[in-house]
Amino acid sequence: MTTTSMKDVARAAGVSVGTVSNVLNRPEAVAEETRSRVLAAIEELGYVRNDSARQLRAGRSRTVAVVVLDVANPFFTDVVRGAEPLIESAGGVVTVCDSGEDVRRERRHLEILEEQRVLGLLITPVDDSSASWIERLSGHDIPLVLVDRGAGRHPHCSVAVDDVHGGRLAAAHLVEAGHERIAFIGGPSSIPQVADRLAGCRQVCEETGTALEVFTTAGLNFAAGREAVEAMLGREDRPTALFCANDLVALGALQALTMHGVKVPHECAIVGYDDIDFAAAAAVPLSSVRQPRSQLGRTAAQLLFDEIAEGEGHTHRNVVFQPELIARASTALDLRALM
Amino acid sequence: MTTTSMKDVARAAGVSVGTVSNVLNRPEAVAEETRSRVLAAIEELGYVRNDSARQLRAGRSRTVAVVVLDVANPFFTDVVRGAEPLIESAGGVVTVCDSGEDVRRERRHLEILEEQRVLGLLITPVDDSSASWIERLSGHDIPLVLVDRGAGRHPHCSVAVDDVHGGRLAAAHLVEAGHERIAFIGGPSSIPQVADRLAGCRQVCEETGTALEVFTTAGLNFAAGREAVEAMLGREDRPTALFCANDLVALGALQALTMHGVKVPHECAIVGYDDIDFAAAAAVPLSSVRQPRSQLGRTAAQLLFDEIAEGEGHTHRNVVFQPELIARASTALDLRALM
DNA sequence: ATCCCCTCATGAAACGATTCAAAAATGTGG
DNA sequence: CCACATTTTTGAATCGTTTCATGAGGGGAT
Repeated sequence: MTTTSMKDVARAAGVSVGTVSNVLNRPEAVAEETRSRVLAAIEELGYVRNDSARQLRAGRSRTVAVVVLDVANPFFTDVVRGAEPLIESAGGVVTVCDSGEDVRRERRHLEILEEQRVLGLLITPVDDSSASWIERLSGHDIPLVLVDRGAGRHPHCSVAVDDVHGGRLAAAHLVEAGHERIAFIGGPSSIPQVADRLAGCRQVCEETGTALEVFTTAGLNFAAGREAVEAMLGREDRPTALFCANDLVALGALQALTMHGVKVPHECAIVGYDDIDFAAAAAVPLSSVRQPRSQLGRTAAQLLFDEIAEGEGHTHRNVVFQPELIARASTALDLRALM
Repeated sequence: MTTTSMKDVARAAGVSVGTVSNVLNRPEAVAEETRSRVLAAIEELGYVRNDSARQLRAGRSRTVAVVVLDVANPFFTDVVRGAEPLIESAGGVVTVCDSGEDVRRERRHLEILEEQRVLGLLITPVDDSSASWIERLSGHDIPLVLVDRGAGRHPHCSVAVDDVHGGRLAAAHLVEAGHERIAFIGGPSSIPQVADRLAGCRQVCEETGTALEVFTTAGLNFAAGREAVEAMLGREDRPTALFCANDLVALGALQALTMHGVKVPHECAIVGYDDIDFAAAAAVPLSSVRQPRSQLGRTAAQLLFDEIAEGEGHTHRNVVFQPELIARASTALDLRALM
């Protein structure tokens, strides 16, 4: 019941192992008659190539790892989906590693990936403390592309989205609809994305003389949105529109507003960020800023293969994409029409 | 710039490769002084073990693969999260493969996993046509556990949830609240889970003399819920409660009801299935049937390791879990209180 | 001094594929 | 039938570990 190897196939087909290898890797170099005899033996014995041996000889695996902060986050699943086709059509194998925003988990994954001699990796580092490990991999000749984080801070290829512009889009959309008091909900501000989105929002508010109130939250989840809304509910000068740092926060806010009988968008408009599937499916479909997620993944994969192909003479590229605003029911009302 | 191997470390430390290997694998068998010299050399040279070579020698990799129908589905991410701790604490490495409900993708993954000589796998097969491949792996001595599908149809260990009971729970909850006309929304009925949930629901309706209307949909997504609701809206004898085959369908239904001004739960109650995070976060928090997802994963991993440990003399076990109903606002109203 | 036991270190033999120089088989033209 | 070109096949070396029988060195007991 031991696994069958090329040697067994060779014996069964009455040829040498070299020939069996050729049948598998360069069939055109083997005579028709021999080839079919070998293939028959493979079929007969149920032979399956041993990838470890292949890799050992090749010195590299054909795996491209994608290290994400949270596999359950639709943003990352879309990035992965965007990267897959290119990688697979190049004969690669994709493996997804979830760091769960935990540096230790991330490190464990990187250790293993290095031992596996992966072909390359696409990574969204947990934080700056990941830098030394990233440099280590890079120093061991493992090419990598940074996804949506750390661009500029490290000498690597990267893909990212212009979050300042995204913040501007959201704010401009609300100002356009006639809102004069806007609240920004999100945090912690140590996350670059959050800071950038707020920065863009602030720019527009200052340019247009719109009042901006900032609710800094501990995380980007439902509870954050709920709590922020509850904190502002009873007030006289309540903002008439919310810009939430991501869709989860926005959905939490929507829930709190709904449960307190505040009508969206009539009494309070909401704009989210990320445009996850649940945004369009919310009770009141959410307006949201959409990032070109799968394009992000596709481009990251492309950069990786470019780097692999170009080898030493490679110069790093940093690609920045522009997000787009998707307007839906949660901002459908034009306040100026009421005046 | 070539990678450094044990040979290099051995030379640098002035010992044989066998000793280096011992330092890494059985440090207690190496003299203190030698060990620290070797470790210093490893550090100095930045040596990283080559996993391919290790695996080749060992004959097996330490990877456990989890093959799921959809990585973006919270059900599966929780199953994976449940399985991980056990696998990792046993020194294993988890890799997640997404079949995307596509038999061809599933097959490609299985081929690769077999070439990689994985330690074992947890799999939710796409459909019955996967059976022959599963048998093939199994025949090649790769132990596997079926997750939430195919139990009984194949001679393997499995974990599953009692969906008939889940259907009963949902229906009983609605009947209990006084509803006399219930609609089931979900499909296609070829999916065993859908059929079972409906069966349980039907049982209760028949036992209690409750009217049941079935809307069979093409898939389990937002659109299915929306369309089903729109199809029943204008009618006189509209059902007063909906049991949706999963939460996505339920959220779609909630959206359609909200947009047509039908109040939930006052004019129409909803029960979903799966209790994904978004259920609790919906504008009207959704009642839902919760499956013990991470326990499912944990148990699956446990069964796998049992099978590996027991070897030949192993007898397969099929574990079935009971779901539980989580009552929230979407069914908060007791109709009998109004009479 | 001899013998035995113990602790450590060694080096060669796997593991299974790929590669490549060289040998063998085949075909072609004279 | 031979010399030569071309197509196929061969077999050994190699990748980096782990394993294990063997040996070297050091005490302690006799």
